[in-house]
Amino acid sequence: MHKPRVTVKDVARKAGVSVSAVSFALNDTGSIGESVKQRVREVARELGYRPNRSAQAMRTGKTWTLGLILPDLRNPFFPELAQSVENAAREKGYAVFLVDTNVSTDIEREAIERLAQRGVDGILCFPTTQADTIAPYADELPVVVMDREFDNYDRIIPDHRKGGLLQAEHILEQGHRHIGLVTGPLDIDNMRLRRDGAVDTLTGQAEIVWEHENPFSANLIPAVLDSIKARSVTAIIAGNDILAIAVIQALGEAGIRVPQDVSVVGFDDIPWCTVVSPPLTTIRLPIDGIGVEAVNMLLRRIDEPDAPRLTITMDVELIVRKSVVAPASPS
Amino acid sequence: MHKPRVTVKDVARKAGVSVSAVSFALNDTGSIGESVKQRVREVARELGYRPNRSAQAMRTGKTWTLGLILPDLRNPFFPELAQSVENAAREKGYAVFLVDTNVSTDIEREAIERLAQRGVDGILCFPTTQADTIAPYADELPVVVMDREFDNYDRIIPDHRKGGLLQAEHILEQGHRHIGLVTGPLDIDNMRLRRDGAVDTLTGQAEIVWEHENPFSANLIPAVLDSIKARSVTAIIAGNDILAIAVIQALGEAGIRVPQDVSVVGFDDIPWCTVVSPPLTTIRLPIDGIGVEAVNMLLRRIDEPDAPRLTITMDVELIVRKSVVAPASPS
DNA sequence: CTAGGTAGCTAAAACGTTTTAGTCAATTGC
DNA sequence: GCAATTGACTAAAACGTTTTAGCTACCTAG
Repeated sequence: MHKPRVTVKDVARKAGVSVSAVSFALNDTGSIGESVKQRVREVARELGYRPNRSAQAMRTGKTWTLGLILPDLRNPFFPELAQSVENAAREKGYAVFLVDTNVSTDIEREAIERLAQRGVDGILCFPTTQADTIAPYADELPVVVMDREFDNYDRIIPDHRKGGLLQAEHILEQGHRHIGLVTGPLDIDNMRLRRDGAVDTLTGQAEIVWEHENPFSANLIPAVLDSIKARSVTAIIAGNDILAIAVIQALGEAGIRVPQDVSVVGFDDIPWCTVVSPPLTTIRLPIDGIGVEAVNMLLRRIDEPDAPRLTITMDVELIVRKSVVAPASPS
Repeated sequence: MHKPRVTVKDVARKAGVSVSAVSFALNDTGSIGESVKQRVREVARELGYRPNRSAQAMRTGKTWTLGLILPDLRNPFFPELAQSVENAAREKGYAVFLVDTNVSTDIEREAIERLAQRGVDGILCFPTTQADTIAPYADELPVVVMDREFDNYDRIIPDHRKGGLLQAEHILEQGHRHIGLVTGPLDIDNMRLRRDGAVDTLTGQAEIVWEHENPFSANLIPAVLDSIKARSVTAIIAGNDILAIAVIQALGEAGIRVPQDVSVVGFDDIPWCTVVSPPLTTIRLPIDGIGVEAVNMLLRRIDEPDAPRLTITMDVELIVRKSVVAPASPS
């Protein structure tokens, strides 16, 4: 195993020129005659020469490498994001280090340290919590933060507030007037914004009969289950799709039909939405677009380290499926 | 942005020793006095020294980097695999380049080329098709292949045949005698094995009323839909969970109830199984274990490039949920 | 008291590139 | 026909490590 690698020196020798000539020829830099350039390239191909990226990196300081830090790939929101980031990056010639922090801020912190050490050209981070683990490297490394209102970084953020508004608007349009709310943890920016968008829209138009804050796990807290069983609402707005699906399942177990007895609206449009029954009406985040945009932003900052900070807001849209209908008896 | 990085030279100067002494002290190699070692480490910490991995890589030839090549992260089978691989690798000090080939053999081929160029210490590949895209690097680079019967590599393969057997056995035990089969593309090893395991078990015990080969897409081909509507079977065995779920949905649309009218069994135990209704009875692959084992295998081969090839077979198990019951009228 | 060994350090080479400075010949301008 | 310019190339330095070879001072054995 492990034959000795072909180096630029081998190519130079075989082509009968200097190593610099080889470098010039292969990179189209310096000044080099057409005939020599062709010969060198020919020889390089013949020998199966592949430049050593570590050496290039050391000399130029550029690794053509990005870091992508995510909280949890098992959360169905993230695979598509990872995919679009990787594809976009690859098209531009970058390779992507993936880090799955297992929803641990400590691992996130350590991962950033390690990536910095490896000399990545930039980092894309979807932070686990509100903690700004990147701070120590803020002015050392180009960073794009996704879905968090952190200052000091370029950021790309879906319009959560508008999403909440769309949820509420749709529910109101269908004629619902008694509403329940299951939000995610409100100390996270995005959950707070979604909730506020919905509540502001609802205020004065309908009654929020109950509101509960549920952790991100798929299990509903007892308070939510109790409220569900009380049958005091005709529609439930959930902070994300996973909560919405848990709600649908809890309703089913309580013998309450969706959407005939109670409507449910989610948020995120994860793939599960179409496999659950009924298919979930929800708010779509342009995940793919987020990935691509995030890569674009990062590459721009890598090129122009001192450009002014940017914040991109991504639009969201209502996806109507089957989990929301008009209430049986307008109440 | 971009302050000049602290190098080993800076540490050496400040500690008043040579660069080699610093290297010895930091790596616990060479011969170095305790007092100097401590002082160097102290200074390094003070200065915030972080070794330049590119330089280390160039000198030592080791990058502490692995490549992970997957066909499609949107396939719910893969995120968990990626996660377990990344976590296992990180614990051993390796960073993971993720490549999502979008189910393209060409991209897979190119990705391997690129990873080799970057000097990864090894590659974990879940090939898109039966094509052995790794061949050009087989004796240049440690490789572990997942889920494919490729010679020339270490491989780790779930016991597909046994899974098929378990599917069939369970269906038979419940009393079904008229069975339909929806397989994946049979030119893929694993789909063929699953199918054969099921068919062999069924033979002589029940009648396979129909069998269709469906592409991997979520859409069922017309032949399957027709067979479903013909109502000639009491149980359907699917080549994977995605097909099984598509079948359940098609049955629903045809007004056929699951599991009362027709039982369905899947394969893979992807997360969707618990959100679909009814929850899917299926065969569980130890995905997490596959990831961890694959990393272990790869690291062992990196350490011992000339160890004999290994093939690990991972056991599978039947997960009973609600999509299979005894047929209404034993037929 | 000396030869041989060793612990603890340093100088310098090496890894594979890119890039700077320089050489040489041919071309141009006048 | 000669100086100045340019084009094509080479030699060598540099990037930040690790590692080899070597040096010095001290210790030990005889």
